[in-house]
Amino acid sequence: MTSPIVRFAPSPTGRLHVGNVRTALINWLFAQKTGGTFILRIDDTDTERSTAENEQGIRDDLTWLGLSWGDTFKQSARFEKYDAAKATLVEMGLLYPCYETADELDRKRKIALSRGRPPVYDRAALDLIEDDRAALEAEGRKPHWRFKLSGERCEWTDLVRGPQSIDTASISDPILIREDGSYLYTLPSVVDDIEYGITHVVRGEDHVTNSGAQIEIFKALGGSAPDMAHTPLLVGADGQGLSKRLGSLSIEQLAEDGLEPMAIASLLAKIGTSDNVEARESLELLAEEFDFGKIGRAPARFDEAELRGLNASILHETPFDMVEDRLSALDPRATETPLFWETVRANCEVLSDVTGWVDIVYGAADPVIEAEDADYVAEAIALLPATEFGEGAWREWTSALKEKTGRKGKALFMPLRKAITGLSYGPDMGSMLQLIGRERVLARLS
RNA sequence: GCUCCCUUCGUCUAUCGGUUAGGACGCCAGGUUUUCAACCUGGAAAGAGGGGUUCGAUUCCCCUAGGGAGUGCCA
Repeated sequence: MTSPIVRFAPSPTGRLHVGNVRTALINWLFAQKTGGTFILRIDDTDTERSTAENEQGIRDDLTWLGLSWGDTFKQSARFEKYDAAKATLVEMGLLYPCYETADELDRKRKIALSRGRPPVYDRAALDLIEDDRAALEAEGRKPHWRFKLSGERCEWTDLVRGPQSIDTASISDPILIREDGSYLYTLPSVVDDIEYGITHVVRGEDHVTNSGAQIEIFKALGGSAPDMAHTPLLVGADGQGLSKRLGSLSIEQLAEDGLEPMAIASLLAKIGTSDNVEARESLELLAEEFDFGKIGRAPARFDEAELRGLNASILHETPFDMVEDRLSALDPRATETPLFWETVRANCEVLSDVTGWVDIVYGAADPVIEAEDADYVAEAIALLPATEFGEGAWREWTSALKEKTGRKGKALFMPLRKAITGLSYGPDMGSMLQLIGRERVLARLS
């Protein structure tokens, strides 16, 4: 078996969001696992809506996630290829000109619907003779072009969904070329898939019906269709479609929120599969565990709370040198000593949470001393170790306090924590004491 | 409206007719760390509803309900 070639084909009409990134990721993982090739194809035939900024943004998003591609190209540079395919299909009698306007088609659909009929194109244009077309064009009308479906059932075995059967008689002949001569995605996609030897088309299940039509185009153009895999779509934590919230779930936004690429990749690779949803430290590890057979058929829930949980568990095990640069960018004081990160990371859900701890350690914390603890805190000041704090300072100090005041447990340390950090929770006080240093501790206690 | 897909603990899922319905995350409790996190132990927690088929249904079939998708001169 030759090694698989897959492609991710986003349209540069916006940035990547969790839905299409999942498709990209699954393609990438499959290629990685099988020693195949992952191609990035920019589907920018819609020149009106496509922008160079979005194209760059998509590349940035993928790169940030660590999804590298073996080859990349834009459809807008390949129009002559599509023109050739168009000529072939016209010659075969499989591509025919239609002259209905968008409004007319809309009306036809509504009429069909109101009669309880499926809104399938009636193929009226197929009855046009040469003279009709000439007359229409004399009126100034320009044709759009439809692919003539066979009307038979199109069948394939989907790698995720199993045996599929689409009745092409029940769907409209797809428009391949617009009135202005530009291509819709359907034909260029097939042409490119053939030319680049794509072996597996892996995309969301919203494309299942498209696949029925595209498989016929593959066959018409002389290729056999690639294997198909349609993955269930993502829904939100509430079980509803994600579309409304897509803006907040862009990769760009998640990155800005400080989420780790591997938290996102781990979640997207695991939800909806029979594997446990757990963080993995690398894409390669995710790839080893990847299998189409593990993907279920029900919509997968994308829960931001779960994402943050995975993010936290990744952070809790991230060594200082892996995040030093990013910490430094957040606040240079966070990198004064590795002890800082090692102390606070267990209390961070996202990396940027360190800024709060930087404030508490190096900035002006807001000491909280309850009236009932005033005397106790005064005792604490008196017993504070005289020299700069080392590793044993906290133990030494609290032991002395315990002996002097008879306090123990929570009553012993909580007033100190609140006075020194202003919070009733936080990282290990032994380390915090060292980080904050004698001078600031004293100032806060006073 | 029509077509397709889906429905097991809160969540992701295992089970391929006979199981005390298993695991993971989360949650709760206990332990430990003189807090939190982490870690250890334990616990609560599920077959959407109704009909069939069968000696026996979570599993097979039908209906209903709910959810997702498609039905674009978007991709």
